Amino acid sequence: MSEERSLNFIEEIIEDDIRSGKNDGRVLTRFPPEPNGYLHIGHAKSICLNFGLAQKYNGKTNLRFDDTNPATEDTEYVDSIRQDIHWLGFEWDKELYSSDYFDQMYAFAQMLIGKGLAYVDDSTAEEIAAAKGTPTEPGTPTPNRSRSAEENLQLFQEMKEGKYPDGAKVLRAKIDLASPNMHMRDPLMYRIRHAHHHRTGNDWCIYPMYDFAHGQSDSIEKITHSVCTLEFIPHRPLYEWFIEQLEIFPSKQYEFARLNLNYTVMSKRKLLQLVNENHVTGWDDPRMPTISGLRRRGFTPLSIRNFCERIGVAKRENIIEYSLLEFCLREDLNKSAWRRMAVLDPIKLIITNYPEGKSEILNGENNPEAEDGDGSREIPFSAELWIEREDFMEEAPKKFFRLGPGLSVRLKNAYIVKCHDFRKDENGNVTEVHCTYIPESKSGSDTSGVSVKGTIHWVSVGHAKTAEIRLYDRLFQVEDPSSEEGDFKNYINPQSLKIIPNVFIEPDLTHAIPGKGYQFIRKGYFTLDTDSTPEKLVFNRTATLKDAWAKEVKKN
RNA sequence: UGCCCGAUAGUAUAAAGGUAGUACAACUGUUUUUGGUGCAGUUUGUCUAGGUUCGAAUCCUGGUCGGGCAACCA
Repeated sequence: MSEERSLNFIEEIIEDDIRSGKNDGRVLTRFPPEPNGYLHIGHAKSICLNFGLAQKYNGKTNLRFDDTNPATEDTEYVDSIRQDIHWLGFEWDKELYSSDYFDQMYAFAQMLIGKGLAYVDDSTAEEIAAAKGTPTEPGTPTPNRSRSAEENLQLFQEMKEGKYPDGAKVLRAKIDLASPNMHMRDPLMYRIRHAHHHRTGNDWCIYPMYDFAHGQSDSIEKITHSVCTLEFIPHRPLYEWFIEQLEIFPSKQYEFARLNLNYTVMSKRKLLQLVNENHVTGWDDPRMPTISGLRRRGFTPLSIRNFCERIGVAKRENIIEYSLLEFCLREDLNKSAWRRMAVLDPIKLIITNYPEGKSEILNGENNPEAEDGDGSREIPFSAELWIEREDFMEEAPKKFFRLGPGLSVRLKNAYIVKCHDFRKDENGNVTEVHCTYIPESKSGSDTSGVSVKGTIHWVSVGHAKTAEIRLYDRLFQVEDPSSEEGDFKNYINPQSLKIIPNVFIEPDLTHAIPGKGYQFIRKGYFTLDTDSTPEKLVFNRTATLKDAWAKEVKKN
């Protein structure tokens, strides 16, 4: 099952902790999204890490919504986050909210005020920023820094009671205005926000800041390993300071490098812009790196989990190549996707020695990679077929193993045909390819003794159904849009979506199952789009197949 | 220009002082009723300068490069 792999640095820490008996060997992690956007593939890395760690070490993982900023948060996001985690294949132990702890956090704050370790500051945001100094110069105290504990307690209570407007006062920790770590220069703990909160409604008008909410929530839940991304490294001393002063359960914070994928962006702010400015159709647009977008595109949970496993966990910045994600996708889909036939750019193939008006039902296994073929479906065959325009060449080069005058191919799951003629329209475009077939060459009972190099896909003209097909390309034209000059949106790929309105598909595809992956033979992996209806089928191309011939053509 | 984090093939990630390995990508060949898949193979790497050591990717020192930190965001 689990292949041999060396431990990542967090696993090493956990194994050390278990060996030394820390927390009685207990492992409790948490996944702490802020419900202000949809989850993306970068979150998937964190989800796989946090849930994976717990699974591996016989622990549990809480889902905790970090909802301390009512201005940006919404239940719409809560619902999508829940759905995405489940879809990825993980079960959380408890579903919790930082807002569940507002009473407790308030009491913690009072405790620090009582110890002389926090004070209410009336200064404006600008004054506080100015008084913080710079990385090279120490900060200076604001006028309120020396208020008595009693006065601070009183003022803090009045803040809570709503006596002051937004921004009038804040509560700050009293630590060290000269600290080389800017986060230790009397960081803000609470701010006033007369805003409606998605869970606590109008109960509160003061809200804790991240630094005074996250670590406290971890501690309340007795999280043993609080895993977050690199940008929180400078927050760690503060995380530890609050826990120490409060004398509460010592959760420990560990940081890893977030995932970056090339040819896309990964910040929620940027993704939100793409949605709001209609560069994509929504958070679940199949071109988006969101979990919901990847799901709609046809990615499988297993492929994403495998991807997250392969990219590893370390502390150095990284940009992963999209080709690795695609490899993991194909690896899974090759084993699970049912094979079907569809002709995207059709020309007609006429079998001149096949009885006119006759048709027969052929059999095609669902998946040759599976032991038993994973079942099979019926495919109607007749004298008139649609084939792919690119599978015929009037003057074929030597290594072109498809149709051309005098050339033979196998029709997948059917007969071997040989081309003897073709027709063109007035513009010189090929319209018909005329062939003869070998009756003894039928798939599964071939006694012809003829062997051909190429096999092509087809759909019977009289039996074909149609569907809209959406082909996707990378959303951005450059590897790292965020590091380019100017607005990242200048680098959007204008050809990221191509729609083919009427593609001929084999009849069985009218029974396509939502959420299932299909391989259109030689054309790629496809899945039903959520826009699809029984009247109008719509398929998304999840990924192309690897194409050695395209490379060959490119070389010459 | 204070503090913090990091640096191993094109991209990621291992090697805990003792043969620099794995995956993806690229390239060869082979198999194949998908120019897919599978299989076999090839190419490519320790940022730099010193030091410690029989021996350094690993330890030490200096430098270089990349990233982060001065939101009433998380």
